Amino acid sequence: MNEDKSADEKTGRGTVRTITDLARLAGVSPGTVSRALAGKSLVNTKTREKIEAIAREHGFRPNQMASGLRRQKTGVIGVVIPLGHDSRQQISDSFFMTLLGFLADELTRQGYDLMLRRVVPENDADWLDRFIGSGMIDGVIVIGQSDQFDRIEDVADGYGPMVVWGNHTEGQRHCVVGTDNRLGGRLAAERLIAAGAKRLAFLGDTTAIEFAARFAGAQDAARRMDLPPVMALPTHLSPERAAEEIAAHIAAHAGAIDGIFAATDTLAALCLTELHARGVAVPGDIKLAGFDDLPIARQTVPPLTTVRQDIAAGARGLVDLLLRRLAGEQTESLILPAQLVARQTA
Amino acid sequence: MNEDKSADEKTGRGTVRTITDLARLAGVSPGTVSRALAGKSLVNTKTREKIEAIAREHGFRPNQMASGLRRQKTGVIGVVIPLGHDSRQQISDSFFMTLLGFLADELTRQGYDLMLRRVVPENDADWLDRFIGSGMIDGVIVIGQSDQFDRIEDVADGYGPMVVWGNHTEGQRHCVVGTDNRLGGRLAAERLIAAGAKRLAFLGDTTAIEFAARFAGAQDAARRMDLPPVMALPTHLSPERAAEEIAAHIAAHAGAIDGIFAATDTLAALCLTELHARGVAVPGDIKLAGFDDLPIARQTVPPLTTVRQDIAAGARGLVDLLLRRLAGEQTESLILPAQLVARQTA
DNA sequence: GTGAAAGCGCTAACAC
DNA sequence: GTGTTAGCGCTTTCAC
Repeated sequence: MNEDKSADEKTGRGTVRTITDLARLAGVSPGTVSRALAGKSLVNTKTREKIEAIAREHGFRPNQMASGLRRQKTGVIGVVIPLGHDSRQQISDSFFMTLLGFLADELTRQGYDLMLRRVVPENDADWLDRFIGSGMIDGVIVIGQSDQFDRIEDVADGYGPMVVWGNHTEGQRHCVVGTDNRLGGRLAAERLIAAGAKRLAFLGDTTAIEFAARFAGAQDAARRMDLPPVMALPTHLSPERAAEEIAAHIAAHAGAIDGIFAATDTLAALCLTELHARGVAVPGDIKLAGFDDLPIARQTVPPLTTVRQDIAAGARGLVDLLLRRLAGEQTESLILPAQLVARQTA
Repeated sequence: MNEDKSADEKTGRGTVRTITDLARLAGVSPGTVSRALAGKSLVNTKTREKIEAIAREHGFRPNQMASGLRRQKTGVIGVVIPLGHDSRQQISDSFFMTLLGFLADELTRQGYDLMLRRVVPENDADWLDRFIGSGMIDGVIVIGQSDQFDRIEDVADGYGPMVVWGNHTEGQRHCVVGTDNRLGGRLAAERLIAAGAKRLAFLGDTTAIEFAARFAGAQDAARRMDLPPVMALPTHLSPERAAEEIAAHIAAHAGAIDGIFAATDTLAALCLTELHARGVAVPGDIKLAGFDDLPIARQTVPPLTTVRQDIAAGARGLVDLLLRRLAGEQTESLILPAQLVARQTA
């Protein structure tokens, strides 16, 4: 056993690979080992200690696949990021990535593992059912509705443990956590207007539902102030394409607008760079506001006025609601307030 | 069956949950269904088509836990991010997050799922063995060596399918993919020197092994040019703490240095903001270079001179090497070249 | 408090 | 080509 031991201690994976091996060494039955290690149900204290000692000594780790199969639960939560028409969109979208980081921490804290999947729904209509049906996950968190709102609604009817990050729409059936985008849009536009802007534009892809809500909020503000409608300047999210598109928009409309509300801070930063390059003063000639309050918002010159989403709170909300749904509860959606962060671009 | 069907088609999870259910409906044995769905070994074409039709109709998905348990492989690759003493470091480290995004895409392309874990080694000395021994993953990719170099070396001796993103050290035993940090550091310093800097400083935590190599590269350059040694200005990675620390460093040393090489673009951007706030001209008074070439490097004012890491190539390399190791091959480490991207801060 | 036995859903020999 | 059988490693009745 001593030779074994040295190997075991180094690698943590030795001759004691199964609960049965361990049972043999401890001179008990596999069932008892299972009970001892699970910590519940009554096991003689001495027996338990002996088993635990041997387990530790040999670096024994129970096989989670087997346990999962038997108990019909895996201890794994699926996190899926659907990539919409603009397939590469999220790859550099630090917002989603930051959310993912917080989610990982929060799930870990709750004792769950995280299985990550990025899917392109247009290549794979079955993306959500496939993930759910894989048997690998106890529940699923969808990051972003992309253009898959209806698909998600369908699934929500028959599958409980799912929570979605995204936009809330009156009467929807899936449980969502997200910022009040319409409110956020309104706050941004109001700030631009208060800073003196009268002809507003919205920079971003308004076919994305969250962005559409931000746009709508901005329209609300403009309407209320009797200003002309906000002009939509569509862009993709990937920095390379967006940079070009922004340049074109500015070239075409720079004279006609004096306030830009960008759908994300990333777009706002690109826009700022482009305006700077063309000698347009910000906030002198054009006021600018972003959305998200990512770290970059503090680092632009001048620093960016934006609308803050509380990403950590979002992650906590997603996990909390999911765990409650896993426990059988029905849960309402959670709408987080949007908060204006006034810096120097508006 | 029609009632079933409508329910099934909506949710994709109906009465046909197991291969045995499906076998009963198709009038064959479970074994045949397994073979038909696996696509290999000979199955009568008509039988196969029938089985496939029923499977599709009922939205059947094989249970991957069961399959994994039986085949002793899961189709899942573990990705683990060890968080060193500076626990929160990576949470906002867009470099690791970007790498993760590319990894997810690359693993998906290869038909693998990704299980993500962030661990705090100081709370959990057993982090790597536990993950490997869980039975949930076929192989593991470690993102960043943090302060766990020795732990990783130990594991590498007894466990094949592991590849690490990080720094390469002469004679190490674990397979690593990473940028040539020392070369990168040298390139950055040479650029600062060519731009006229003579008294260099390195901004970042030199106890992190990758950063230490960048620092060493900078020292090489300074020594070769007969300049005084590069001054180390330690910082944490989290933006909040780093911002303060940078401010303090600049207050203390602004007059004594004329070139700063920051360990990452994030730090460089913070540094630029701070220099700007204090009225120090860049590159006039102080030359500045970063590392990574993240999107933010193009967006600072003025845009940042930096050293590019090819993140996409890194992700491809990690996955490629891992799959080869999974196939039993021995593999060498992969060192990617560093490339200077000259912009306007040096 | 512990052992024996059945079985989670799937795959892979081995028969035929 | 297909059915039968024996597990993968674990948990959980059910006895005792």
